Amino acid sequence: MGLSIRQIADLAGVSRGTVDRALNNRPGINPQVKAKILALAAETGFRTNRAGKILGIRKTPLTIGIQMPSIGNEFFREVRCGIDRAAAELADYGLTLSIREMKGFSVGTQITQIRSLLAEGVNGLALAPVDHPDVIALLEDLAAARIPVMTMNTDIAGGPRLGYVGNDYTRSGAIAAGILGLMTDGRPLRTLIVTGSKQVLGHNQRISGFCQAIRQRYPQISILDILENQDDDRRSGQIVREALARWPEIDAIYLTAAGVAGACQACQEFAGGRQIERQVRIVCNDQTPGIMPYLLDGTIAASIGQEPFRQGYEPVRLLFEYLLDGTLPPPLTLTRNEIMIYEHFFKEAL
Amino acid sequence: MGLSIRQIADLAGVSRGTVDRALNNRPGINPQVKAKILALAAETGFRTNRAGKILGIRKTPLTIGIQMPSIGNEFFREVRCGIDRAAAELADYGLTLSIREMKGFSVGTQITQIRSLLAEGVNGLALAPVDHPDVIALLEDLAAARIPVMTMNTDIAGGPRLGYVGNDYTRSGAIAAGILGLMTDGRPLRTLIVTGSKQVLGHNQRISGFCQAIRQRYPQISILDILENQDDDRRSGQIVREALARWPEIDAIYLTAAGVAGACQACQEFAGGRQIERQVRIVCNDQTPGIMPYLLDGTIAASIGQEPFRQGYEPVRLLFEYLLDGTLPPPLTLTRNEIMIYEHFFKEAL
DNA sequence: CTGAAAGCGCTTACAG
DNA sequence: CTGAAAGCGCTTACAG
Repeated sequence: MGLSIRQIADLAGVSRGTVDRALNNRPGINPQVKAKILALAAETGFRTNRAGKILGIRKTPLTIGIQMPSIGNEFFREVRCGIDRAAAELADYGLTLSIREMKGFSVGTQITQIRSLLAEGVNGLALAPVDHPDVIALLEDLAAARIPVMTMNTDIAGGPRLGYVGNDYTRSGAIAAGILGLMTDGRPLRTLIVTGSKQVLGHNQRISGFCQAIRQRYPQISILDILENQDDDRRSGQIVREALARWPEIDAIYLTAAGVAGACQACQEFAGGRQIERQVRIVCNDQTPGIMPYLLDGTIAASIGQEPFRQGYEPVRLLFEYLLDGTLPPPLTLTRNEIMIYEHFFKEAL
Repeated sequence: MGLSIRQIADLAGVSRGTVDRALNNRPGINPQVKAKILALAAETGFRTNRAGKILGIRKTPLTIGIQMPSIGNEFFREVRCGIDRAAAELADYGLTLSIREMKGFSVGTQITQIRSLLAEGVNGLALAPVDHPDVIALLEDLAAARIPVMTMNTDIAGGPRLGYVGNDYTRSGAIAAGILGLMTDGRPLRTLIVTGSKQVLGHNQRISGFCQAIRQRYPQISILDILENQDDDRRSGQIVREALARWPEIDAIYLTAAGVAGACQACQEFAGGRQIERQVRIVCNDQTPGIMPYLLDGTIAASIGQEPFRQGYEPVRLLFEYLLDGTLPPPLTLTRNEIMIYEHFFKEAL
């Protein structure tokens, strides 16, 4: 076990209070004394003990604010589970959470909710930021005010934040191509890409990764078109129906975002109507309730998950450790791209 | 925040020491008083605060013993990383680890090492048990002595243990079949299964899961033979070479265990010698250094991982929580079957 | 069988 | 600017 603050105090010939002032950058300490204590701490490899610290600060507990577009969003339901788990585990260690949820991505609401968290006096913030100048400006204010921010699920381009926990979207797209590549065995594969929105960075990164992988390794895969469904099932179904009518030779569809069920329905109708054996292969993302039936009935060949639970759990935990003793999180915590197929879920014979 | 032991003491009209005796089943307390305190604790929803407990027991710290066949075993190297991480995180909370490693699965060594850990006075144990009556007998002694045991990576059939953290082998096999199923698109696929040993439960469970999935969903997949390579690369290469000579029509090989590199080499020679375009598809397990080159050069179509890091991390953590305040771990913590393909690792364009 | 005291490692007012 | 004291929630000898 390491040294305690008391031992450092004895070595330095000062009181524990003074060591505390030196170690925690508190005001009211002679710079010389401070330097001496810090040097001593460094050479003895002193690390402040977490259990002691937790108990010591119990009267002024830590609060972390959460802000995210989780209302009516199936994906974020699982992120929320991760957040709740972290909250339960860290409650004993004095952590409190304050959560603000919104429906959809709204710049105004996001800013209002962040401000309301700040008014509550949160010590840190985890959020899924909207990529907008006003939000970035607010994050810059937060950085100036020394309030640490973790981004979750989506990162902010160039904006200041302590760290990001979420998907590696480019690789996710490459993996989608890799799955289709496995299925073609060298034969040509005509693919339709259905994306959420060309305004959303993550969706574009997936497309980019998909195209890079094709270029590098799967010349047999061709892209017929890239269409937007605005993450909407109805629109998604309509787009896919039209595409199938126009290009009945479609072999596969890659969906970068939501609207999966709509696309699946359209494909099922198409297969049913034409009485064809050949099936359109669908690759999509995540494991939301809406896609499960299609994964279980074989309509979806594979879905690529992104550890949503961890996307909630880790930001809270990393923020807590930073607030507790200054432990810096990695700037990027990329969650695993989990390929999920039918056999991950089937129960029958096992 | 919940109540403290002091508040329970005040409510019950006793001292904190007495509350401590009641809550922790310590001797020397009037049964009536104990019952009263326990009732009070239950109705107020009292939970003992971990930070307080950790500091309180600091003079008699917790020690967990680890025993595993990790010497010269690439897979367990990553398990070890998880163990070390847990140790580092929990050191501040007073946890110490004592680790015994052995080369290969030896009943005698395992028992000797476990005994040596017990002689050291460890409070709990995490191990990858050899499935042998002597080991089970020892585990029964441990259970009688109230020493909690977590199994990691392999479970013990029917033996007493607090919980298991590791792969769901049956599902792992089913997923291997699912991957091959994706690649066939309904065309026949003649598969060779290369297993480690027909004496190892996990290997057999993988084969069983593979067969079940085929029966249920992939009638086009046929199994040519099931051969043993004893987890040895040389033997593995030899077996595969002979099999390819005998059945040149082999479409795919499923390896349930180690010896992957040997099999890959044999396939490469075969492809090179015959100048054929059609490639034997290989599906295997884990992400050891030996298989990475073959995953990166396309010889392996997919490898199924099993979160080795977590297999080390979780047992330590769950054991710690159990020892700290009696929190029971889930009996089964099944790690994810992570399908890994080329695109999970390629770096070129990203 | 029970209570009062001291201690784990740290922080927080409060004197000086 | 610095130290001594009290306290966070719990446990551990030690008296009685």
